[in-house]
Parts: sequence; C-alpha cells; structure tokens
Amino acid sequence: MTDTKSRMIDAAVDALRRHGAAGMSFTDILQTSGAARGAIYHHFRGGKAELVAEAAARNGDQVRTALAALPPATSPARATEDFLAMVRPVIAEAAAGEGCAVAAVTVDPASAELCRIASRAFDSWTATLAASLTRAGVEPAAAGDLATMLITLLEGAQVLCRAAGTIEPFERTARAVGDLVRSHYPG
Amino acid sequence: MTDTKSRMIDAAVDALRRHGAAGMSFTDILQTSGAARGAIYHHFRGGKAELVAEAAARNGDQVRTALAALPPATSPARATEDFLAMVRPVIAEAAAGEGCAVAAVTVDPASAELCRIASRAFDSWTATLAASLTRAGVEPAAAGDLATMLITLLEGAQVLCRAAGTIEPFERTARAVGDLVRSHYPG
DNA sequence: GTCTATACAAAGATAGAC
DNA sequence: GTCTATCTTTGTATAGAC
Repeated sequence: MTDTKSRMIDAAVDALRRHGAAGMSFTDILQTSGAARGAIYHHFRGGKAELVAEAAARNGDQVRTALAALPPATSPARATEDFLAMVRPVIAEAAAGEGCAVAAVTVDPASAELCRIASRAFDSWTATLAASLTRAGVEPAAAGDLATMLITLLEGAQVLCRAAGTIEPFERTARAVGDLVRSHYPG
Repeated sequence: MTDTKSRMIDAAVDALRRHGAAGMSFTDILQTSGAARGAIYHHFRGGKAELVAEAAARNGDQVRTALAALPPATSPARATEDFLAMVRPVIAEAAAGEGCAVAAVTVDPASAELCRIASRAFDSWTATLAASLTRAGVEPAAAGDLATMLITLLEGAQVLCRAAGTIEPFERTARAVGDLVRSHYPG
C-alpha cells in the first residue's frame, strides 16, 4: 500500500469533481499527486477505468461516513434540517466548481461497472440517511422514500448551484422542503 | 441550405446527453449529422465552444416549451403530479443513458459563458413551473421555492436513475414529494 | 456552401533503464 | 518500486480544391 497510490486516488477524486470523467487527464493526476508517468499502470493495471472506479468508490465512502455522523434527531423535521445543514458546505463547493465525483462517473458510461459503483454509493447514502430518519420517528417505508428524495435533492442542487455560481437555488429548495416536511410531520 | 447547421446542433444535443461536454467529439457529430469535417468551422466560427453553447441553449428552450405546455391544474398537489408525470419519460431516457444536456455543460466550466447559459435555462424552467403553481393556487413566494425544488429533483433524479439504470429512484422520490405536497396543500 | 486532406496538440498506454 | 522516454490514437483546428 504505497502512499503514492492513495495520493493518486485523491487527485482523481478532485479531478472528477472539477472536470468530470472524460475531462480528467493523467497529466493533471500526475501533477497534483507528484507521481511519475509510469506509476499509473504500475498501481492501476486497468488504466484510467480502474483509477476512476477507485476514486468514485472512495468518494462514495467519504460521503457515507459523513452522513453516518449526523447527530440523532428528535423529530423528522429536525433530522431533515440537520441533513440540509450538513450538505450546505458541499453545495458551496459545487457552486465554486467542485461537483460530485460519484455523479461524474455516471456520464459517458464507457463501462457499466462505473454505474454500478455509483449506484451502490447512492444506495448506501440513502440507507444511511433513512436510518437517521427512522430513528427520528419516520415510518420505515416513508423514510426510504424521503431519504431518496433528499439525496436526489443533494445531487440536483449541485447541478443548479454549479450553473448559478451561488447556493441560492439550494437555499430556495431547502426552504421549500423544510416547509413541506414541517407541515407533514408536526411536532 | 443551412439545414445542416441545425442537424449538427441536434447531434450535439444528443452527444452532450450521452457523453457530456468533454466526452463529445466532432467525429460523433459529423457521423450523426452526416456533415463534412470542414462544415464545423464554417457554421461555428467559435469551434467546439460555440457548438456546445448553441446545443445547450436549444435543449434549454425545448424543455421550457414542454413545461409551458403543462395543463392548468386546479390544485397545487395536482400541478405537482402533472409535472412529475410529464418528467417521467425524460427520467426513463436518463436511466437509458441520455441525461440532461444543460447539466452537462456545467461540468468542466472551461468557459463561464456556458454556465451562464445553463443558469438562464434553469431559471426559465423554474419561472415557467412557478407560474403553473401560482395559477394552481400557490402563493407566489412559495411557488418560486417549490418550483426550484422540483427542478432540482428533476436534475437529481436524472443522475440517480442513470446510475441505477432504472427509474426506481425517481418513483421513490415522486412518492415522497407527492405525500408531502398533498399534506401541505390539502384539498 | 460543401468536401478532402492535413497540420498540430493532447490524450492514453508501454517499454525499459535504474 | 520508481522514473524517463516514447509509441499510438484521438481530437481540435485549418487550408484549399471543387
């Protein structure tokens, strides 16, 4: 487990977030990570596809871990607000040009494997968030649907906010979903 | 006839939806549209950037027109359901690999101009949908927030469904938002 | 206006010395 | 394991004939 390999994966995550899968180049990866050109195929026999896959998987784990650290909430409305608050800085990064690495690998599905990795990441985020909502008092079935909706909002907000260059679309969305959830789960 | 130019833009929209901005190549455009290699710089002096910009603008107009054709609804819940029903086939295309061309140009923002075009498109969709919601009885301020939320869901659902290969994430999201809106706007 | 041919740069992938 | 150098392909961009 060379440290070089890990730094290359980190660099790939960053490149995916900024330029997307097709726009990511080894030149960037090598410059950012400080690795040599030949190191790529030493650590990643599968070439670009393998590096991209590992980067997407790592980013997926990072986000899942962050979601798992959400504090226990006493109500569905509070749990939703906690999620939105945790997500806000991520959306701010998207507004500055750094989107979602997992979403990036779903574009130009050269390999169905990449979509499977992305799908599993989204599923793990949804399950983690659904568990939080269930603990906060939401019925399990409804919690799954609501969690999927919130993850969908997370991905969509990154798109709209990157285009806008501000988190204003997210703030509007957050107001709307906050109002809806509070009236549906009074207390 | 400059019908060629229009066909090239259509081909670019399709390429953006499938491969993204960085993954779109002139080779594909020429093969799909049947144009000759030199035709690109004859019709698009600005090269790839100009073609991509025109494609994004066209796709933005197409979606806005579709949203403007939503039938008048008698309640906010019904207006939301109409929107989700109209969007469902688009999500199905995303699940099959054809995402949103406007979202595609926000990745790898080589030019801030592309983000401006995308942002204006999203704003026009939001305004069109907000008008529908207002006519259906939603307060203007809340209609703007709700419309932004629904467009955010549209973009996010395309990401999740492209990864999943099915529209299942959209269906879950649609159930959740339907429940929330119905309880917030009873009647 | 449309096509053929080509220049030029950048990308991914490999080979082999150290 | 790591680095330098290079091969091959692909993609953008241009020139010029028809």
